[in-house]
Amino acid sequence: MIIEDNDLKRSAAECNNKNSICPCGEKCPLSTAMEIIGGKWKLQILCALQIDGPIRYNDLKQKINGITNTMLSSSLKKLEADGLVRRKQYNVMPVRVEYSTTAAVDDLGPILMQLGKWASDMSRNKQAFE
Amino acid sequence: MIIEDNDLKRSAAECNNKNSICPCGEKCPLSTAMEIIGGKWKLQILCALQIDGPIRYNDLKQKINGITNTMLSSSLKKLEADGLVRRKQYNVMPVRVEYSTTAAVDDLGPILMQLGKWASDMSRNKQAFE
DNA sequence: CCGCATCCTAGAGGATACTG
DNA sequence: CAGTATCCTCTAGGATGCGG
Repeated sequence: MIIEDNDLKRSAAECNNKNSICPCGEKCPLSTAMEIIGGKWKLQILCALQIDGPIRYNDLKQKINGITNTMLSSSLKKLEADGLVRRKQYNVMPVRVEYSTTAAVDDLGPILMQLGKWASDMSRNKQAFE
Repeated sequence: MIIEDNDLKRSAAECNNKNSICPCGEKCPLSTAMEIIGGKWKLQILCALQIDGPIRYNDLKQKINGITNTMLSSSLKKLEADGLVRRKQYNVMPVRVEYSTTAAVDDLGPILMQLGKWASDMSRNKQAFE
């Protein structure tokens, strides 16, 4: 199988920084993306929010099997800081907080679908590639 | 911003397993994909192999700033087991081994490019989404 | 109800030395 | 040359309890 000059190849070739996920270096957008959606719970949280959001903190916690307060809370904070999650607080008693996704997640969805499709295609045709 | 019923939403809605990266569960292809390309060095190795492969072990190590034998060796093994990397050994003295990517990586490239573009678009328009 | 503070553990990843 | 073996560090993530 001949290696073609594809997008990944071009992208990497244009970069020359070091010490990051890809050869592009610290500011490589792919590296940034992996940091944003990486970790154990982030994608699961985003999926749940897309399906059921806007949703309250405790209801969200019920939807995500096995997550702890520590992780749900810190993950939501990071996702909010990165602009993927919106937090709305109603100052009533007791406090009511609702989480939802931003438009950025709508754009992310189709890309993740492709990534999933790639993985299932690959495991199906594994021997064909070798 | 109204949450549309997009691909991510549909995908997650069709699944109902637990204890995985996304609500789809253990066999969720997206979860599989993240395991395959996740970790500190895998994408960097794939990029380097796409650009310079087929390439010998020690030459590859030079291309990837800061990687140790332990990590390069174990990452290559996993990537090979997952069908993304091909290892060819020439039984001469001293041993010569060449690594290259498989066709699966050609398919992966454009998807990763989109992911990178998503990240850069997002950081540029962060405030517009909120 | 929402979530932070504290403490703890497992495993990802690193350093070094050594071989077929 | 192409790794493996061993030991070590560091932090992502988990458990528990408390406070606005």
